[in-house]
Amino acid sequence: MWTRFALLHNMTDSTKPRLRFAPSPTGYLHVGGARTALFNWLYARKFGGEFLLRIEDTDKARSTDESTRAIFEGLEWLGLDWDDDVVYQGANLARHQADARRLLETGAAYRCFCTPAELEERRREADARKEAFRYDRRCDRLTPEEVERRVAAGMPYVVRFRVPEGVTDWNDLVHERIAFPNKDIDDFVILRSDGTPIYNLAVVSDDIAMGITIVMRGDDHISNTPKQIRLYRALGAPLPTFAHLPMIHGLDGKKLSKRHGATAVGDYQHYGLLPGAMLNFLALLGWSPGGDREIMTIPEMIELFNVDGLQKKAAIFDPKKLEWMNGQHLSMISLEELEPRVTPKIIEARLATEEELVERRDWYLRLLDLLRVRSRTLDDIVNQARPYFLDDIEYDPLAVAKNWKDPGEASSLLGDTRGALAKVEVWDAPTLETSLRTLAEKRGIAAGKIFQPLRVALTGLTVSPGIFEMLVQMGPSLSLKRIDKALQKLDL
RNA sequence: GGCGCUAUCGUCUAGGGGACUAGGACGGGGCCCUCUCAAGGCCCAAACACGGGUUCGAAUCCCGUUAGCGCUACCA
Repeated sequence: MWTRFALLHNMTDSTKPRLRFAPSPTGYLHVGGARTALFNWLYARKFGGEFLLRIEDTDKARSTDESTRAIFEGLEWLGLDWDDDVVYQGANLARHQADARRLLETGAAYRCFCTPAELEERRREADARKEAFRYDRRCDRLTPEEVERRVAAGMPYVVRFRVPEGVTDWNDLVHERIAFPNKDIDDFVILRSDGTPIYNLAVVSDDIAMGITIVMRGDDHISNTPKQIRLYRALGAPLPTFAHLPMIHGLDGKKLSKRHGATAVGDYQHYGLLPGAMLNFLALLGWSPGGDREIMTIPEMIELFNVDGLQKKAAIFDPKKLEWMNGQHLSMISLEELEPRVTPKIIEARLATEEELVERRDWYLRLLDLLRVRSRTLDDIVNQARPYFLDDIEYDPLAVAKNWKDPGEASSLLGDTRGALAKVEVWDAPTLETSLRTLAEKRGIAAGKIFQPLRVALTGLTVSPGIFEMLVQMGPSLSLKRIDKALQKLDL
């Protein structure tokens, strides 16, 4: 693994930015992670860099294959493609240990024999005195002989990093200078007593090995950064540029979690969102292209992306705006793009088979075009599509109560409507409109008094596309059949 | 508690010392269009957290306060 990365790094143009998304596979891919991945990806695509994916599976107890799959699927659905093979952190154990050993040998780290119980006890005491707990470095004061004796005796130990005096600071891409006095950084553990690495060591070791030049991640990692910088220094590696992105919160201002509803990217996929809309929305959470620009395609986002537009403040995830944005994208993309997104859902809902849709492709695309204007999700389209495919429709009681209030009158009206429609020679919107408006005039009623009962007959609903375009879409045969059915129901 | 980060309409944001009567968008309200619903168009309500500086002038720069958030593990 090490040689592979070394090789890769040597072959890579050193001016080429290398970024990575490094989720731990302990759940699903959530929107915060997706947003982090997106910004890393945008940066790489904008500036001709590489976007790598690393699965941080060192916590064997919590990591699952299922979760790893969910991350892949989420990124794939969003179209966030990564370069090179996926790196599994767990596969790099030997290098992590070697790095820890190096740190021990160069004196940057030391063995600590304090047990978790002892540490816990001292932590409690510090707490009782209302003091901040700091490891007191007692094991760092052990003589080499004593350390050797304990190791020989088989006493378990962790490896701690000795944080030097001074200040650790860096120039963050979004926050500019951030500084931590080293006295506030605890001598942190880098290797557990079982010899496995702690997060900060594993991350730095891997980022060095992968040649990462820009570390862009959530700002919950700000306080890890000084520790990681110390590690880079002690390991003699060049520092990457750090960029800490603001968090995403729920509507109540608290960290986004399951009780805020859907937080998994997969949820939105199943709700019938367009990945382009999801990305567009996520991009605007913590970044702005400047000015009033909001709706963007993916190529436009790449074009417009820059570090200056990065926001420092946490953003609140507003599902309403996401829905609106999806509606915008639904109407914006071409029918050819839209069709493959809807079709699986149409088939899944058993409205039609794939063959039927292929056979009537032109008709089908026209239908999608008719329905998408009043849809915010793909599921909206599917739901509205029912009356155009299914033989039987359900009559919404509210629609019946409102528009077929007097069954006798409704029946007479629909009968006349049927008669007028049956006589129409050219089944197109203008002809149909003339016909029905003439009928309304003859009966001395407002045209709407005909349209609404007819709408219920055709769809069972109060809501639909315009009555003429709908008649055209359904065609004469299905339209008349629907009216006959309605007549039967009314005459009962 | 300690350390760190942040602070413009309810929400996402524009804003880089005078162009600010603080702009856009979502959401809310109203009107128009209209066969219903959307879409679209027009209009309205709605914010610079607070207090000090710096400056002729501050949403913008500095300091403090407050609030929110994050971290403070042999988790990641």
